[in-house]
Amino acid sequence: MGVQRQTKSLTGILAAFGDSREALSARMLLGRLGEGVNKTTVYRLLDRLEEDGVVHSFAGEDSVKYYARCRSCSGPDHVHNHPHFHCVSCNTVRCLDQEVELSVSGKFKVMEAQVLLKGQCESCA
Amino acid sequence: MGVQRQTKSLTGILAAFGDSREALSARMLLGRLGEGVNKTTVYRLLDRLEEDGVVHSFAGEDSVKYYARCRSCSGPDHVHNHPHFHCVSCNTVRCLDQEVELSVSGKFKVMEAQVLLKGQCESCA
DNA sequence: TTCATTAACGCAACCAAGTTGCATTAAATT
DNA sequence: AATTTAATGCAACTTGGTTGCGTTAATGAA
Repeated sequence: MGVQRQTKSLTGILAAFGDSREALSARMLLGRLGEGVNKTTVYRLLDRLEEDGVVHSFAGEDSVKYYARCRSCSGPDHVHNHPHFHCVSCNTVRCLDQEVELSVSGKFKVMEAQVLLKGQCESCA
Repeated sequence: MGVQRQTKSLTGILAAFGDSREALSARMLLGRLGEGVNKTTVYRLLDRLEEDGVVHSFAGEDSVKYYARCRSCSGPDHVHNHPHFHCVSCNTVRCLDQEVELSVSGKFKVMEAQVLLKGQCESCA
């Protein structure tokens, strides 16, 4: 079981994500939350929220873990095969809506695909 | 300019990669090379080799940087848009040959795509 | 073959990301 | 209001990776 109590840190983190599709690292979250929240708490909350399927995570280009709220994906055991887009201009990372489809030689049994795109987002292009 | 001298550490690292398509982390390399090589040296050599286009790197699922020798990709300024496959059974990571093709909404200018597949490889499936 | 140049190395110390143990605090339930 | 225990904060730690600096050794010239 993941999150069980309504705490200040929890609402803070959820508020930081807001209703955007932006993906945030623990460090970014800590920056946005200010002095109010401890880093251990942030890491633990993100773990629990991921367990609950409220957020999902992936490794960014910089080998840092990014978290984003689950939107198009939902349910307790859902998969996140949508791409993530890293804009090199505004340096943000976010989820894209469309699902990715890719075929690989039949010898491999693919269970999950993680796609990280790099380029310029709509506002920066 | 990247690598300029033929040293023991350099030949050791290249030998560790061998002619396989396996991707290795710095830690894995250090393990294979034994006491002979210092970790700082490994990190620096990998940087130089990447600069030279001899190896390429990507973030693995565990948010650790993996390096693999460039095979299908070559030239001083080449792109690595082949997928990487992480086998959950034998726990190895490797490059796949086929190029990935995926289309994204025209609003985004995609410059690079990194695909990380998770599943079972040919020998484990 | 020896010598000079400087790329490459090893070490220690450091930074950043993430984790763990434990004592304390505060939601939720009675 | 009292109780239970999820959640927190702190300190200490682990792992991945980097930096500064003095030393070593690959390479090219004499």
